Amino acid sequence: MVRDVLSRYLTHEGYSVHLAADGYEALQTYERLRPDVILLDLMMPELDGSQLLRLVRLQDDVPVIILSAKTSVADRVAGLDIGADDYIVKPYSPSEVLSRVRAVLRRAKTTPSSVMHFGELAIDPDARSVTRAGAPIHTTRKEFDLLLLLATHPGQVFTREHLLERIWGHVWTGDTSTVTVHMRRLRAKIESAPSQPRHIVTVWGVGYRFVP
Amino acid sequence: MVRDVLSRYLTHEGYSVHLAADGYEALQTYERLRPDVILLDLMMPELDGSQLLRLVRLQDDVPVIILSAKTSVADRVAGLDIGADDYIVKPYSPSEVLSRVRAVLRRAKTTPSSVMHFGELAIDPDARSVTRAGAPIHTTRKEFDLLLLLATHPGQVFTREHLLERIWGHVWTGDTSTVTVHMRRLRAKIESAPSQPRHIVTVWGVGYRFVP
DNA sequence: CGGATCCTTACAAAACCGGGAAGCTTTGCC
DNA sequence: GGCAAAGCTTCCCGGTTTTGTAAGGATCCG
Repeated sequence: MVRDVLSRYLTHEGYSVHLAADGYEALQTYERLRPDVILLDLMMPELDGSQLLRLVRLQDDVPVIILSAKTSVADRVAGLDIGADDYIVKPYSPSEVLSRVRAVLRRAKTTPSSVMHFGELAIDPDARSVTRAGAPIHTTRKEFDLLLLLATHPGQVFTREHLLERIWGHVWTGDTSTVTVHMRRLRAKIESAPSQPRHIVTVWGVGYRFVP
Repeated sequence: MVRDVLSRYLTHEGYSVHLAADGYEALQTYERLRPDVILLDLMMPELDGSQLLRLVRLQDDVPVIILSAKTSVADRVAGLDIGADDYIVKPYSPSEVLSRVRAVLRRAKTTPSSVMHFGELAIDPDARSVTRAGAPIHTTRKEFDLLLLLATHPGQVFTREHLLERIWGHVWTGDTSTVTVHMRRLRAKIESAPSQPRHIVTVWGVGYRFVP
């Protein structure tokens, strides 16, 4: 099917794509995932595309691009006027769809997020959230502070004493093994093979280093 | 000429239209008037449309719609990728152009007076009112200020100290538990299950975060 | 091989949050 | 102004999560 081709194309470009078989499924998927953009085929079973768009617009301002076989000017006007951001007529090329997706995302983007990506690891300093391969990872405060400090200085080696000073503060009197334990816990969460860490690497006799 | 027809059509719809004969004139007109939207014919004397677009993008994020006789996918992709918001192929109908103008304006418009929707929760910053599933919810001043601050920065974590500073002001000397209690009251009002909050989420050891 | 360094585990202490409730301050109304 | 209601702040307590510590085992490097 056409949509499978398009799905693979977008996936290959780094987008995370979710398909819905009909309008109800689309609405559920939308409410669950809150996607950054919606590609909407007007011809859907169960719940019509324009109805879905109206429902979506009740809650959100997410960019919507209509894909339609109806080429008439009246149809295009109607589609844009019920709140779509763009209207692409079939048959369309994947590369054009991609371009238009980029265009609406560029326009919709209000707050440039400062999310950092390291392979399948993603760190959001504002939300203090971490994901691996898209799956959220819970981190405690100290764990996140450590990870953020390391990740914002990739490659740089931090001694345990230095980390204690930066994360715990100057007045700390405790043991450096505290850092060791926290690093272990962090590795257990973000590394796929904690005993052979890919990101949080031990520098023997010195401390730790983050490898992007 | 086609553009005169279009100009009259848009003028008739209430838009204020300014024409430019070539790229240099277009740039001058743009810098003088700072229009809300630019309709750009790629085929222009003196200064090419894509060059003009690049110059414009250097200073502004104004919506740009390309009008072009080039119908190929490659041309469209190129146009969108250099920063246009839409690409309309000649021959176009005035009504479709109008619709697309409306669409990009709708998207570009920053609506400070618009109601925010999060599922069945709606927040009106101007009226300082909140509704859940259509039913009005009374909030006190501090409660509303907190909710609005959180809701306007969805996903971002705020510490209690940060909230005290933003809502209560710098001169505050009191206890952070004040924030805790206000959050509790807010949850009791806007969450359907306050003990398992959907919107106002606690980030352990840090503070609170609003989940749309 | 041996000492230094690091990892792992388990457990106790500390910090934290939510709920309840009481005291204080501001607001609105007569 | 005086009063009552509403709003705000502080405090305490129980349950939960996070953090620190110590000890034994594994690993590295000279």
